[in-house]
Amino acid sequence: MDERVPRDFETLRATILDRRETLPKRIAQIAAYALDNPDDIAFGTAASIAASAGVQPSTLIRFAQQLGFDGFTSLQQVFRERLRERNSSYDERLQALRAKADAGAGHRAIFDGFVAAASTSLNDISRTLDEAHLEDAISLLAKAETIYVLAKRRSYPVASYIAYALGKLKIRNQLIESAAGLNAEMVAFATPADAVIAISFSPYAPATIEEARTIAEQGVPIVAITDSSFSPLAQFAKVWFEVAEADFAGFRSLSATMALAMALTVGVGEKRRSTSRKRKA
Amino acid sequence: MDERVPRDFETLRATILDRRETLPKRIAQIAAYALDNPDDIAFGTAASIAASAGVQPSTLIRFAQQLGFDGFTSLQQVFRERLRERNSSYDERLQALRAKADAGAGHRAIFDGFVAAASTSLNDISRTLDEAHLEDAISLLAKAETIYVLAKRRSYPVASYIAYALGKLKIRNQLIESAAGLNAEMVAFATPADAVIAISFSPYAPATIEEARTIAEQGVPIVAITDSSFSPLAQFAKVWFEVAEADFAGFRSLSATMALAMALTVGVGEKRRSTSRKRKA
DNA sequence: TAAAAAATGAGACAGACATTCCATTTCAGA
DNA sequence: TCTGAAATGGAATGTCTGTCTCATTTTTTA
Repeated sequence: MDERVPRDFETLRATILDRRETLPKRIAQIAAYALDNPDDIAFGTAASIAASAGVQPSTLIRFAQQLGFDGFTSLQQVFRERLRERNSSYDERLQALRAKADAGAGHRAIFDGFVAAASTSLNDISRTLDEAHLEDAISLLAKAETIYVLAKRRSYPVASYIAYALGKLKIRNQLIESAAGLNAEMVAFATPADAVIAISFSPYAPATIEEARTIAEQGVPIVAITDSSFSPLAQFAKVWFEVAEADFAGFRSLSATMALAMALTVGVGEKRRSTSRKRKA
Repeated sequence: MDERVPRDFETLRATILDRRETLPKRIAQIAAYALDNPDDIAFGTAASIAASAGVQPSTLIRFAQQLGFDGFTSLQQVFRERLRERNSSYDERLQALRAKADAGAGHRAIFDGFVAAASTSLNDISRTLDEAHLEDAISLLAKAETIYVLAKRRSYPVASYIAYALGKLKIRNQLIESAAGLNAEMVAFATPADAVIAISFSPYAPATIEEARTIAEQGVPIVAITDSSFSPLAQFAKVWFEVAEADFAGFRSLSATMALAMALTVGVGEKRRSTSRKRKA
């Protein structure tokens, strides 16, 4: 029996793959089943798992013992821990990583922190997204002649991705950048037949707010992505989304905003296609 | 007893929060514990959970029954399902969502798809990231006088975020954009004392490759983020990262790339700070 | 091919499990 | 303060659990 008992799932997985060749037939059968259906191992009983895998419960225990565990139960712990860790309230993980990074725990910790922040944000938004708002926003944008995309500073990467994606979908759009210093003129072109996607988070870039105000006063409908109902953008917008991004090391994630932005973009593309099909029919 | 038994965790959670006020003391105690420690409910036994929550096992069962379940076991199923779903090989989930979206399942499905794609990518990268490469890349970039950031098209949003973050950290950087049409000149300024972060995924934007080649020939070290060892960027780079982003509806996620980019950026910031502290000492 | 060793199947068994039941306590309303 | 109902604690119960043992089969070795 091995002295080194695999404590975490990845090690266990590696060990199993390593020994795959040398394992007895029935044991190998369970090994394959375990790697294919780790969730079943985590939640099932020895009897139910054995039945699913087509072996006797005793074989399951022999499998566990062969790997160095003292029984099925301790093997199962590893599979359960895996689910716990992967899931484990990303918030907690994030906090732990923040503390770790503050203590100067190296660059891997920083990386893990950004991954955790992104995951937290994604979890959050998929829980809180208002489906009706999504529908409204997409309808509104799908009717627009030109979609203006408005965002600066931290939100600018999202805007540029939206513009890229709209372009690829052949949807007319205009990114309002500051480079040329012609924003006021560009904004003036927008009419109520157009629409705007505006993105801004606290501290709201003054230029974004100003341009959003102007454009709203021209009667152009705005879809806003922002971070709270107190956001100035929320006031100007026909539809607005609240997106709470987790931050790490002073930088907020963009993952949730990106996901929402892409859903809007592709949603508009779909809607236009189905509408034009109807018109032809 | 209620006819409408909450089948999924979110509904259950909402139901509990809704009734919180009207629940008897001990039952409320479990309710609070259940929402705070959902993992314990998923994995524990009625006895162990009851002990942790400071109540009798029988109370736990009454809690379950009050919610419309016929016993603790069926309540537990919901908590287990939650872990299963959240984790469940995001790949599978993604595939299911892709099929669903293809069948025209509405805009929520599209959104879920982008969230799943982002989560998959994040899971992937945190499993496969090479720590040594991360260290190498950060050392290399921390020594640079100016960090040039090079990316077009789909990767451009990442580049613009890197530029934003470097700016906030007061690290000299230059984003190589195409707007002004002066890329060749900008690239020519780079010297071996500088460094480049280049990002490109298949199909590689020809301009990125060309500029990367030129700049590499000038002896400027390149850190590349790309998608395979066959990438032309990998050849020019001193250090390169392989990032596999999942795609949805024809658009690849950027989450993993973003996380890596932020880790590089903040890592460089940290490294510089600790180095300058050493110099002073 | 024969003998030894390893692997397997199937049932037995003790312990832990969720659940139920009932006595006791707490609470609400008059 | 009294009374009935609701809530609670704690032990009893029957089922199901993981593990063990041992007879049988398969594989390996000489």
